[in-house]
Amino acid sequence: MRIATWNVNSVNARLPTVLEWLEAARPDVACLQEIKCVDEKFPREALETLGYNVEVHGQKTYNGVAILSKHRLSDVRRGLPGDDTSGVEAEGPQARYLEAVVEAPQPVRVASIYLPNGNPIGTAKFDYKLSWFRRLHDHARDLLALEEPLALCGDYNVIPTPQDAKNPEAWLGDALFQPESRAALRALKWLGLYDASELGNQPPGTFTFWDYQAGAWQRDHGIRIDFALLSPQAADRFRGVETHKDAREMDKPSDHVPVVVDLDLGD
DNA sequence: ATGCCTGCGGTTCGCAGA
Repeated sequence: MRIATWNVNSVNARLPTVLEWLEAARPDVACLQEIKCVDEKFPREALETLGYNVEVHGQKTYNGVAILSKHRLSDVRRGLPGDDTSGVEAEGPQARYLEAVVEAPQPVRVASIYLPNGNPIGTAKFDYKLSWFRRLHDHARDLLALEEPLALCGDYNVIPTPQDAKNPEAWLGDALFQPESRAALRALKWLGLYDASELGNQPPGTFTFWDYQAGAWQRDHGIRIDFALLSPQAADRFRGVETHKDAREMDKPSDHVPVVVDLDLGD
């Protein structure tokens, strides 16, 4: 079972790039973030042609997440508990969470997660990031109690450690590298989740994001903010992880690259 | 110090991203 997570930065602007990558990498499951469209504008047919079942939790202009799966998807959850009562967004809840069970011979529950960016610090946006993180934490605790294979995949918008940035000092004032953001990610992991990149002993400098600006890619000024966090039952079946840095060289690239996890689920 | 680049919506620019 090959599970990918990728912030595509608009699925419609990126469609040829996304299709090309999916055809080459052939993941069984792909968790997409920042699709930037409502459900009706998601390019469902093009992805179904590649053999994927499609679930979407979309939003106009911003955010939006999707799950593609070659196996049937069940038990779909759109949004986190509390999305409708957080009261921060005048235009309604932001579409940042989608969860489903992949009905493989040995099922695995997956989530596609797009955590709020939170910049600038000292504003309601940063408060929203932390409150969203608390709601994710509470929901992850409930999911872990199921004691089943689980992969919480996505763009967490947190730089976990200084080793996860080429120039950590450049991020000191940024929401992604605040002590509160890093503590929230640690607390989530301390519930009993395993970062696939750590299980695979990926070396420092295995970044997942490079800004479009200021030649960040050419100078390798990257950060690692996209993760697959595994429950013990999934970590037990961990077989490998790859960060597809080559995707940043494609035509019309996303500013993020895919992270791909292989689990031995007997398929 | 600021903007750099990209996508979106809508209109020729502002907002958001990270």
